[in-house]
Amino acid sequence: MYRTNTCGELRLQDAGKTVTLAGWVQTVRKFGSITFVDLRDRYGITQLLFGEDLNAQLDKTPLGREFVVQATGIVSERSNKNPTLPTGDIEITVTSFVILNQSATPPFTIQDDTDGGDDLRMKFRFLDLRRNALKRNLELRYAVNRSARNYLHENNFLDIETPFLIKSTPEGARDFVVPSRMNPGQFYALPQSPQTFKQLLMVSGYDRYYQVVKCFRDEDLRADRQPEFTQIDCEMSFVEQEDILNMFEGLIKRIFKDVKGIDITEKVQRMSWEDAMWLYGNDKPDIRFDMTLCNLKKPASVYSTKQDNAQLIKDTGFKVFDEAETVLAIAVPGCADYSRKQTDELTEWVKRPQIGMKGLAFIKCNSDGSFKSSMDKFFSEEKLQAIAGAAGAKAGDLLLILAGPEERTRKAMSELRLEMGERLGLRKKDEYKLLWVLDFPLFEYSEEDNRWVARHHPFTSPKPEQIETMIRNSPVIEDAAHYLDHPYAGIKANAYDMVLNGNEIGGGSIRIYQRELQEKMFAALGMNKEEQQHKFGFLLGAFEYGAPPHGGIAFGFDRLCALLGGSESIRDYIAFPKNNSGRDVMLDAPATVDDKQLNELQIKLELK
RNA sequence: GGAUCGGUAGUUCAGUUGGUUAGAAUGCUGCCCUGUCACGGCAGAGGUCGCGGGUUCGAGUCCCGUCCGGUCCGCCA
Repeated sequence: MYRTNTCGELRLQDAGKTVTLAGWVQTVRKFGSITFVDLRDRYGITQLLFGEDLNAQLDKTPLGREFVVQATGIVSERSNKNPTLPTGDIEITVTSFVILNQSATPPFTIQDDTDGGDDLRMKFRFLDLRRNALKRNLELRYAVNRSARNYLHENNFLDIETPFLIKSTPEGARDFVVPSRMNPGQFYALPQSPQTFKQLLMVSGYDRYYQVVKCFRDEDLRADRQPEFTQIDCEMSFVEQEDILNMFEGLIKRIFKDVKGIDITEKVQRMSWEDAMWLYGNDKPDIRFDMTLCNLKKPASVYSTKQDNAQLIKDTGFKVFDEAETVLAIAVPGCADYSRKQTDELTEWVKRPQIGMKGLAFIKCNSDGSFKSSMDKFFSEEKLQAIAGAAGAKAGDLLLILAGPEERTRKAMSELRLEMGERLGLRKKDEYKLLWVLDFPLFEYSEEDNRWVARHHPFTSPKPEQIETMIRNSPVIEDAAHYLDHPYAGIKANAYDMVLNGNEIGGGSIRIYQRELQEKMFAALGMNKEEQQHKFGFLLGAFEYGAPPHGGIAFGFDRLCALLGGSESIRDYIAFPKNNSGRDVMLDAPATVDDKQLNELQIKLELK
């Protein structure tokens, strides 16, 4: 037996017991004839005391950091207790010990605040994982996993595995491909999601399916994006959108309760995609704070329910506003006293290439009721007041205004809003605001490919009342510059995203389940009959044999864990992640393969 | 595909206008120390300044290229 106890469990009431512990040497503190050793395992740290007799042995075979040691001794009350350690009241008076394995000096310290840089820790990930921070992250990940499985199990969902070696369907993200030795010249693709399989399972009658499953996308990475990542993938039959929303806000609430101890009793707020874009400039708004956008240019007729501000900045002679496609404003609370230096700094911030604006206009709504702006030459105080009023600014607020091309300005304002929220401390770390975003557009026009593409994926059902519009109209646009005028631009999808504090944590849709509609959908995306048959014949065929109405959702498991753990980077929640070039720096993968392997695959490399 | 920041001791970093022998902290090694827990004290070892080229009397420092890493844009149905 290697050990009788772990390094985290012994307490004062265990005093007098003879125990054997095994673990890693955290630190050695030598005092002439006695030595203290902190022994660490997954469960904690226990201090070992080596007395005079054993010290001689230690002189012959010194202990280094990260040596693996087995020590037997008596649990004793410490004369100097350490209140910062759960085991700090006791120590083990060692009577015998064995060095089970030696360790080279680790390249960085295995401590909570390590001295190692990111790259080095990635190379020695197995050492980094010994640290508390990462251990806690992996424990949290498991807790989320367990909570989700329990909830889904209790709701009659079946966990069914789907294959990883499947067929490439170049719609959406780029596929990872795998050559087939037995079928020379042919390739499998790794799934971007088990989408079609879970739909086939619905056809098969498994009306509640889930899987905590790896998905693969060969796209460029970010701090919150990995080439292989995990989804909680779910699908249900005989459901409408409302059923899905209820079932899966239940799932998220359960996870919050189990993992964070947070009881979310109120219903998750809902918002249409149009509202999200109009009010926040973003389809995944952070609703922990308001500071909503005010459109000073676009006539409200485009978004019929919204306030019409189109007259506010008309004919002032201020070219920047007159010539801009869009002018957006936000009222930043309590910042009217910003100095020239501070407004200049904000201007520089929006001019950064990532934001890409030409400048920033502002109106200070002074607490004495006066107004001061960066374009006083063109705007009377009454005009400024009217604009401030429209944007909901109160005395003491700073109104920030961006003008420029529609999409860029909207994105920039959305970023600026988040930045100001961050600076004002409105994005509180311990506050969690969930949101359903509904009624996404079904299509998006790809100017690059010169055709309509599915915004969510090609299996998403249109809103029932708009199916006719889709079928009646041709996807062809004579003049691509006016694609927004095409009827397709207005078709809404039966799709929904769940948003947590400004992050998309899940998304799904009610699916198409009739062959005819699915064919129309593929046709709308520019696929002819042959292509449809070649790429998705199996699905179209299945729809002929009694496909039930169905829909589902998938949650980004890694991102959800990171958010619950309070981190920006999902890498901290994945045991062995890739870096932002898609490399595993520990394995040094990807790598070349032997000629023998290439020969078996009948592949000859000819790099461009 | 693009932008941007970084690469100097095992590690984290500093290094002035281009100027003598490139520093600090920590880690490591040795010696001393019976109550430490970031132990302490003394001594010591440790450097191809990512790589290649250029400018210069002289390059860690300036220029060009390249490799590696971070962040972001594009991309991610």
